[in-house]
Amino acid sequence: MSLDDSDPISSPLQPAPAVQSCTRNLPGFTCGLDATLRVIAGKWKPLILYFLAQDGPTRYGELRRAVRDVSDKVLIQQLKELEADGLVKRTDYKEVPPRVDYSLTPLGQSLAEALVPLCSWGTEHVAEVSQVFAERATWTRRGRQPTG
Amino acid sequence: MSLDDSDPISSPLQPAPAVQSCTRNLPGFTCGLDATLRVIAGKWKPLILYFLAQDGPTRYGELRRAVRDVSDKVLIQQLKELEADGLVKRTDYKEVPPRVDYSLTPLGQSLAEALVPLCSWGTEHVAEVSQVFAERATWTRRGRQPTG
DNA sequence: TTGGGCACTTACCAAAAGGTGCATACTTGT
DNA sequence: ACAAGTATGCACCTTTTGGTAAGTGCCCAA
Repeated sequence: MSLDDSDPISSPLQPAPAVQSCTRNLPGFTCGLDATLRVIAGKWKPLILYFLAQDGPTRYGELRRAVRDVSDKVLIQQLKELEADGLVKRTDYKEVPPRVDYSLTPLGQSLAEALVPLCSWGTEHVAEVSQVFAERATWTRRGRQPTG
Repeated sequence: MSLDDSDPISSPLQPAPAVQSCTRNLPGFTCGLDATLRVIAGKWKPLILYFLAQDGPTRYGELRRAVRDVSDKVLIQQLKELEADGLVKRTDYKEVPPRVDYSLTPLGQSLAEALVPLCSWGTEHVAEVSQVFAERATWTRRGRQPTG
């Protein structure tokens, strides 16, 4: 597949999509992005993948502390889903006290790599993002904004 | 407390993180990815951004049809949030019958570009993803799996 | 003996997110 | 006249998601 945006015949007047056109209508999904989203849906999954990608095999406790503000129940739950989806691998060392660690499968690894640009984007635009959230916090406290 | 799998000098046996280390502990976020996720949290937001990036300014109705299965209420809602967050621009042509279109701001455009790898990932791995979902559908119909 | 850490599990709950359906004001097509 | 399309708003409700708090079995340190 050639990656150049030169379109021989169509109108040169359009805003020139900087994003390559994605295969729409995959079997069951509206597009590739849709498919991906189904897998990483879950408040902490992208973070989990990303941390595992950076830190390599990580024990449960460490992960728990890395992903701040997550509860045991949810962390475990998301890890199980990620495992079921073939993105992470759980290793139980059958020791006592318990010792378990989580790592990425090749598939998980590839997904984590696809998350890199999102992470960079966030880092580059923390300013905008946190400002937006500061503003939201004002009216998102149990009340709609009184006047448009 | 020393975990012999994360020692600065010993153990050259690690999987060699293919993902660059991300700035952890940004002000308010655990990392850049965290920041990004706050902005695109919402079932349809990434899709919206992506479609706008590909199609350029898009009328409400078209968008509605592109993002299949979304309801008016939710679409509108997410568009408003994206607008409030400075990612999309709403243009009301003040015509009758109503004519409005949505487009990306530069910020939104940059985010959309960061979504490209996710879309590619999904496209490349539709097989795995849909298989996983097929399996999930089996036991995710109002009941836990009876026996391991 | 008490307390803590480990890696979970379970029951119970609150909140968020999303969906349905009806309404609007006006136009166009049949 | 009537249905349909346009871009929303609103009330209401269900589903999903996530959080809390407690408990488990085992070991080690104080």
